[in-house]
Amino acid sequence: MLDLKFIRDNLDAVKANIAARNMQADADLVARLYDERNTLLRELEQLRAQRNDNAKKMKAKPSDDERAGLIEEGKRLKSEIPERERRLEELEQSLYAEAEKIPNMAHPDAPVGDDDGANREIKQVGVLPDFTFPSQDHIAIGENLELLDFERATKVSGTKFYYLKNQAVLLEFGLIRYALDILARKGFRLMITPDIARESVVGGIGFNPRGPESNLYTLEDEDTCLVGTAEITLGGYYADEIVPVEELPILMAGVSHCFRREAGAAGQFSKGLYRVHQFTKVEMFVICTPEVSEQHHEQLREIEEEIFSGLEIPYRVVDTATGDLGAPAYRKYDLEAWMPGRGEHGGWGEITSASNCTDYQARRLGVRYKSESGNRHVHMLNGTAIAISRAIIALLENYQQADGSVRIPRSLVPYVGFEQIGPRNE
RNA sequence: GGAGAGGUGUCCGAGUGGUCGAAGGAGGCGGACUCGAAAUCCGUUGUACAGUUCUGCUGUACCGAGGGUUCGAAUCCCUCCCUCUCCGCCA
Repeated sequence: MLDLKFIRDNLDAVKANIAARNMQADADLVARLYDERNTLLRELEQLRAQRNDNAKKMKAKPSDDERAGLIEEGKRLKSEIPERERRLEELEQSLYAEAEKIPNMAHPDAPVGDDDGANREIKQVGVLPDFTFPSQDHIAIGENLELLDFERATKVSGTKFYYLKNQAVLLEFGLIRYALDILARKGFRLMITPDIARESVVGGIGFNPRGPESNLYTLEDEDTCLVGTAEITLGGYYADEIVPVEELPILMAGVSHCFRREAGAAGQFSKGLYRVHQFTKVEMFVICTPEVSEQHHEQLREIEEEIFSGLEIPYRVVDTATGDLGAPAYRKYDLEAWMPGRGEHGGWGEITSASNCTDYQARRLGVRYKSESGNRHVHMLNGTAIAISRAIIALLENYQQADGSVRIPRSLVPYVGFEQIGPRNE
C-alpha cells in the first residue's frame, strides 16, 4: 500500500502511474475518502476529549447538583460518540479497500508499456545451442529418460501436476543445494519456510488471497492459503516489528513449495513443466533501508545471473515494463532462459525475477526500523534464486545430446553425483 | 482431543472502577563521578493516527481480541483467540 498522505499530495503522479501500469484504481476517491475520514476523526477525537474532561471533573468531589449535571453532560456526549465511531469504521474500511488497489510507484527508468511486449532487453549472456540433430522439448526428453510423468500425475492429482523420477529427483535436490551454497556465501540466512500463510500476510505482500482472479489456493474454513512463493512467508517474518537498524540489511533465502492455481492458463507456453500447480523454489528476500534498496536490487540480479551463468544456461535480462510489474514492484528484472523446445525454433522463457518493492509491502505488514527522524518503513526486495521446475526445463533442453542423453553442467555434477543422464540402453 | 494455569510497556513484574500510559526492578540512552572502566548517583525511555505556531508541542487510541455495564474500565460482566504445563495420539 502507498502512504495515504503521499497519494493525497501527489494525486497527478499517482494517477499517471496507475494508467502506465494498466491497472484499475481510483486515486481521486482515495484522496476524498482520506479527507473525509480525517475530518470525522477530528470531530470524534474532540468529543472523546470532552468526555474525558467531563469524567475528570468528577474526581473533584462535586456537590450533588454539579454531580448530576456532569452525569447528564456525560450521557449526552456518550450518546454522540458511537454513531461517529461506526461511521469512521465504515469510512476507513472503504478507504483501505480502495487504497490497496493503488499500485506502487514505478522507477523512472522502468520502460513504460502495457505488457511484456514493452520489456526492455538489457543484455544477453551465453551462446545459444546449435543442435546438429533434431532437438526435443523437455517433455519428450523427460519421458524418454524416465524423469517426468505427467500422465500419471494427471490421473492422481489433475492437470499441471507431475512426478519427478529418478535423476530428476536428484536434480531437484542438487539444484537447491547448489543455490543455497551460493547464497550462504553471500551472507543469506538459509530458511525452510511454512507452505501455508495467513491471508493477512498474503495480502500485505500484495497478493489477492481470494476471488476469481486469485492465483492462490485458499484453505477451507480457515483464513489461510497455500503459499505461491516463499516471498510471502519471508516478507511476513518481521510483520508488525520494529527491526533494529544495526541488523539491516537482512538477507534471507527461503526454500518452499509453491502452489498456484493458474486458472485459465493454457496454450503451448504452459505445457509441460513451464506452468504447473506445484513446484519447489529457492527465494531470496532482502530487508533494508530505503537508501540502499536500489543497490540490493542490482545485487539480486547479479546473484541470479551468477547462478545461471554457473549452470551455463544462455539467458537474457529484461527490465520489466510498467504494465507487467504487478502492484507491489517499483522495478523488476526478469531473467529469461533460452528454452530450445519452446515454440517452433526455441524461445526465451522467464526463469527468475527480482523485484524492488520499496516500502509498499512493509507498510501493510508493519515492518519498520528506527531512524533519526522517527520510525520508517523498511524496503523489501525479492528475487528467485532458482525455480526448480523451470530450471529443469532449461537444463534438459539445452544439454540434450544426439544420442538422447542429457549432459549435466560441470558446476552441478558434485551436487547430483553424475555427469549425464541416459542414454537409455535398450 | 482431555484437564489445569496464564496473557500488562524492550524484558521481568505490581496494579483498591476515577490521582494509571500505567508502581517497582532490569535493560537501553544521556549526564555526573573516574586517568579509564566497574560500582554508585541523577535524568530520560513505547506504538499508531490526527492536528500543529514542526527536529518541538497538543489531542485521541492502545494493558491478548471483540462486545457490554458506567458520567468514567487495565480493573466488573460476556464471547473468542493465543501461550504454557500435564495426559492422549503421532512423523
